[in-house]
Amino acid sequence: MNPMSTSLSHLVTTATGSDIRVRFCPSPTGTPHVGLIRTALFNWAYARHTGGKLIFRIEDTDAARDSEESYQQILDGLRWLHINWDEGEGVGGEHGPYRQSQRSEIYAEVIEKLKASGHLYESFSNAEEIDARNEAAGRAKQLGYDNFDRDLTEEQKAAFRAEGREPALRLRVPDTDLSFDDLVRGEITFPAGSFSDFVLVRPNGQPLYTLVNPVDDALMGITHVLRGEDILPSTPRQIALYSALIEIGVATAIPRFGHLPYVMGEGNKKLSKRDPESNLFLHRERGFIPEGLVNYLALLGWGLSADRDVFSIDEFVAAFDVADVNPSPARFDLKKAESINGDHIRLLDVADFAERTIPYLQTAGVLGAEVTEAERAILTSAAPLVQERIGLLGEAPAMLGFLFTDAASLEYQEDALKSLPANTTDVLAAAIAALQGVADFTTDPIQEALKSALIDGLELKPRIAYGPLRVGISGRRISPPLFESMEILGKAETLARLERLSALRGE
RNA sequence: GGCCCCAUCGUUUAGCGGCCUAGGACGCCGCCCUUUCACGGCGGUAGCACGGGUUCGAAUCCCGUUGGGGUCACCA
Repeated sequence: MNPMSTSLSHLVTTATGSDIRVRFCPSPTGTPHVGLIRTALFNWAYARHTGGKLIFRIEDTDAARDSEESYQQILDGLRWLHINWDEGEGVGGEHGPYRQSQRSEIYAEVIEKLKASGHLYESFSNAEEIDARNEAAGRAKQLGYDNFDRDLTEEQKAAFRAEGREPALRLRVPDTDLSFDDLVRGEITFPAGSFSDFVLVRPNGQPLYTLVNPVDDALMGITHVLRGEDILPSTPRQIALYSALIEIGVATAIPRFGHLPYVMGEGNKKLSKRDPESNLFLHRERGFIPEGLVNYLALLGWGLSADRDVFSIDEFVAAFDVADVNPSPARFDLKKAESINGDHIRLLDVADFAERTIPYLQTAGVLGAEVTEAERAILTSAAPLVQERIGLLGEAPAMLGFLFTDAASLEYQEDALKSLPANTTDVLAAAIAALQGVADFTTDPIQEALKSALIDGLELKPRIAYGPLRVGISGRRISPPLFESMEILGKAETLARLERLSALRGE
C-alpha cells in the first residue's frame, strides 16, 4: 500500500457467525427481476448459513418511480421462494422504521451532524458549469465534478445565494487511495482522484440514495453488504462516508462488501427488465417450482460441488459461502433452468406434485374453481404418468386436459389429425372390437388385447397401431402412456372416443 | 476517455503449482429402453483468449496485451 493511501482496515467490522447482519433493500419499482431475487437469495442464504440475521428494508426515496404494487410483488416473490427475514418490513425490529420514506427525521439529524463536523459542504455548481470548467481545464468532461466548491469563501457563497441559488451538500472525500477487501473479488484499490466529492443532499434538503443507503446500513448494524457489481465503483465513496459516520458516532464500523456478478441475458448484456426471462413471475406462470428456481438461481455464480448441480434449498444453505461466489458474470440459461426444474418436479412426492398442478389446470380452464372428488381421483391416477415427463408445471394442462372432458367435446389437434395413417379406420375398428372383449378394463389386459389384435393380428408396427388410438382418446400426438390413459377414462369413454374418431374418418 | 471488474467446452461450473492427455451439468449428435413424448441408461462433440515471465513443473502465481462488461447523475 503506498504511503498516500488511507488504511481504514482497522475500522472494518470483524463480525462473524451469528453476529453477521446482511440486508436486502430493494427499491420498489416494477416487477421483481431475477437478478434482484438472486441477490436476495444469496443474502438470505448467507444469513441462514452463518446463523446471522437478514434485514429487509425498502428504499422508496424515489416517489416518482416507487409503487405499492411493486412492493407487494416483491413480498409475493420472496414468500413464494421461501425467503424470509428476521427484521424489517412486515416483521418489525428495533431499528425501524424500515421504509426510507418514513425515516426523514433520522436523515435530517445525521445531515446536521455531518455538516457540523465539516464533512459536508455547500456546492453551488450545476452540471453545465462543471462541464464547462472541465472543458476549459482540458479535462475530459466525463471526469465529473472537480471539487470546485470545496473551499468557497463565505463571500462567494453569499454571492451565489444572492443570485437565488441554493446549494446541494457534498461529502469531502479523502485525497488518497482507498482500498477494501471484497468478499468475492479480493483486494480492490481505487487511486486518489478517481472518485470525487459527491452529492448527498439535494438543495431542497432531500437526502439521496448516496446518503441514506449507507446511513441505514450503519444504523441497522449491517456487517456484510452483498450487492450487485454495478455499484462496485461507488464503494470508495461509501467507505469515505462511513469513516465520517464513524467519526460522528453514527456508525461503529465499516461493513465488508461482496459484489455479486451480473446475471446476463442474450449476447453480452446484462439481463434487462425488457427481457422476458428477467421477470420472476413469468417463470412462476410457466410452472417453475420454488425448489427448482432457487436451485437454478443459486447456480448463477455459485456451485454446490464438482459433480452435482441438483440440490435442495437446505443443502444450498448448508453449503453457501459468499467467499465461494464466482466473480465472473453468469448467463441466465432457460434450458438449463428448465432441466433443473424438471429434476425437482420428479423429486416431488406424487401427491404434492398433483396438488401443485391444480392452479395450472384451473388457469388453463381444464378444471373449474371447485375441484370435484371425481376430478381429484382422476388427477391422482394420472399424476404419476405425467410427473416424469414434464419440466414445467405449465405443461400439465396440455398433458392432462383430455382426462377432464368427454368424447363429444374432445378437441383434436391439427398435427395429431395429420399424423393419422391411411388405414386408421381399420385400426380403430380392430381396436374397438378387441377392447369390447376386455372385461377387466385395466392397463395390462388392455395392452394384451390391443397387442394381439393389432400387432399380432394385423401385423402392424406399434407406431402405426397405437398412433390412431392415442389421437382418438387424447386428441394429441403426445400424451401420457396410452393403456394407462384408457384405464383412467374407463371402457365406455374409451370406446366412445374411438368410435367418434372412426366416424369422423368415415365421412 | 478516466477508474473499476471479469476472462476454463456454445452455456454453466470443477480446478486454488504436480492427482489435468482439464472433470460434471445443460445443450447438441448417436445408440439402447419403449405404446407416442418424455424419463432413464450408454457413448460422442466441444474449452484453459494471447504473449512474456516465476518454477524442476502453470489452467492454476506475476506482468503485459487483447477482448468483454460496469461506472463516471442533485436515479437507486
